[in-house]
Amino acid sequence: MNIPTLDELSLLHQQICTAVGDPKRIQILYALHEQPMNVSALADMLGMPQPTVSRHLGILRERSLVINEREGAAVIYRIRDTRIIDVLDTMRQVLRGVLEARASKLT
Amino acid sequence: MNIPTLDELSLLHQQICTAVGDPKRIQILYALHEQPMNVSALADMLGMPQPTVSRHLGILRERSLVINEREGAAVIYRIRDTRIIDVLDTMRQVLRGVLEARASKLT
DNA sequence: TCCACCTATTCGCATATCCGAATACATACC
DNA sequence: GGTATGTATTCGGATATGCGAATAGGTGGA
Repeated sequence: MNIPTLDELSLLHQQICTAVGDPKRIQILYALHEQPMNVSALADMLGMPQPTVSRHLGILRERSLVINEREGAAVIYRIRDTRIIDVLDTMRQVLRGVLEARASKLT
Repeated sequence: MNIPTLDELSLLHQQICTAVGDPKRIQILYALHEQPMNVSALADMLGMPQPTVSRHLGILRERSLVINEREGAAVIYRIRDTRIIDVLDTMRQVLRGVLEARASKLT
């Protein structure tokens, strides 16, 4: 048997899951994967208010999904482990399958 | 640029993400991956109340992550697309990296 | 039909999350 | 120091989610 216990999964695993469960954070992760950048650049690019981006980055940083380094007055954020992008991509493949399954169910 | 818009990600993508963002649902998915089974078997195996398992299965079914078929009085559930297990596994690898990153940060 | 078993739903409550707006904090340059 | 730019935090309210307990619905066999 290889079913993880709630202990193993633990709070942190859940936190990572829920971190990537927010649409805006997904957008942020994809954007940072394209190119590391600072908060207001992200806010401009994605059309979100700066405090919103900052809050979401705080959550992603808390969960160690992104890292940041100061560069003058700006703070550059980047993905820490690009496998999280693999996770998102695979999730999108599953999503595509879901849509197909629903389409054929309508037949 | 390859950053998905909120439109593409859409409600459904978010729903899939949040579906795998709950610890009990993760346990359920791993258990069903080992072996398709019915609701009360799951409830016994994972030590959860039957209504709880049923509710979570309902959510996973809604999102098309599991499928079910009636077999007499019982309803057998199984994973629809095992790539969702790949997602969970990769997420666990990322998690391991997070823990390492934190350990070295304490040095 | 009645009963036993399996499954799904509802209700009320507690908790968590998200957001916009305002504001506080930090850094660089003059 | 003062100002401009960039970043983080706080507050209040709306929304969503999870759970236990109780209950309703479905199925098959005596």
